[in-house]
Amino acid sequence: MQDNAVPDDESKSLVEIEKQVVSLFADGVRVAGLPRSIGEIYGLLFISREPLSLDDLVKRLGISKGSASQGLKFLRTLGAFREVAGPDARRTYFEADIKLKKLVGGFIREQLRPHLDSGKDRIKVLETEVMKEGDAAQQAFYEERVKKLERWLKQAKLLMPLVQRVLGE
Amino acid sequence: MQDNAVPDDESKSLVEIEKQVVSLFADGVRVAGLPRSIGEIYGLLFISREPLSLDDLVKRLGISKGSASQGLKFLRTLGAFREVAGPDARRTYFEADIKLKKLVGGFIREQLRPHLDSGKDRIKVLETEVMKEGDAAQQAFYEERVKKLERWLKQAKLLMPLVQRVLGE
DNA sequence: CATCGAGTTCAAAAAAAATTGAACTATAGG
DNA sequence: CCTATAGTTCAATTTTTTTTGAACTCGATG
Repeated sequence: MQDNAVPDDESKSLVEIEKQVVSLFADGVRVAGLPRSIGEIYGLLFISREPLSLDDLVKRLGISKGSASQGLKFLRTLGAFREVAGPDARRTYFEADIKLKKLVGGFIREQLRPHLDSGKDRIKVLETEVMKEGDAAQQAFYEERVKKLERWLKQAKLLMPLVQRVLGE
Repeated sequence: MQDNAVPDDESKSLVEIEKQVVSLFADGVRVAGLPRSIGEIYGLLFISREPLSLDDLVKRLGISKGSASQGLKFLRTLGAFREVAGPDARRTYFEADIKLKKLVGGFIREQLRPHLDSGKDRIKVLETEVMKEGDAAQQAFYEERVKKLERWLKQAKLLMPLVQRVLGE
């Protein structure tokens, strides 16, 4: 038997505060349209003093290895954690990066920008469609609306560096 | 027969530019975690010179009456359109409000604020959990993280009026 | 250089979200 | 009042998204 007075720390399930933080992040990321498991993973890293391995995440959150791996893959693109050394030299250990600016910056770069860029292209196509339908008045109306869309897009682009600046320490 | 040289305008399907705008908004709203149909409805209102009735939306977008009604219900909370008189006195006609500030303002008020408010409550609960787990060092760590969450929330709240101000005409 | 196991991938399954449509409510017109 | 129809509601269905888990890759280790 190996069950001593000191229980096996890493595999024990979440304590209350961990549960609540995990759940807070799980709900939080949904506002940004991200899956629950991604919030759970980041949440647990956020509230863990020691870095965690993929296997720790699987065991403690009760999610599959696949989910954990994919979640980390996504969080990696945001730059949401660092990879550090840990107890087991074979494993990679993850430690949350807790700079809001970095998280939001990653989200803007990886999720928002691509959408805005494709939006720009699609509005460009719209410009060529304006003149193909209706009479002059109708076309004038279409043109005005397409211009409005362009202005919206420009404002959205303007907003992003501003947001990042406000969140900067 | 009632099929004259002039086709029945209101029931005809979408012309190319309408299709593209509808699809652009359908994809666009997904970034905000909203269902496709809401983007389609707003998109069609946005690109329509004449106000449209619920029935127009159903016919021209090929969606169900239920979807159209629910979509309008949601868009109404944002203040995304006006209700105006139209050809048929029995029906309500809808006309897009195309002020970005108003749309974003509605979204912040109806979607973001409630989340932030509930987040605030949950963080308050966290504060009482901090002292219940682990040794002094662990508790100090938890406390630091909970404070970090509070700061994040404060920054998010600070950001919203700023965003609205930048989008104001 | 064969084995072990950490981590990835992706088709299938499960879960969640959106849409439908039929029953319902409300209101205007006869 | 009665009827017709615009619009709402919500349980059932469909669609989409997320999660799982087993097969796989890759690199370290004996």
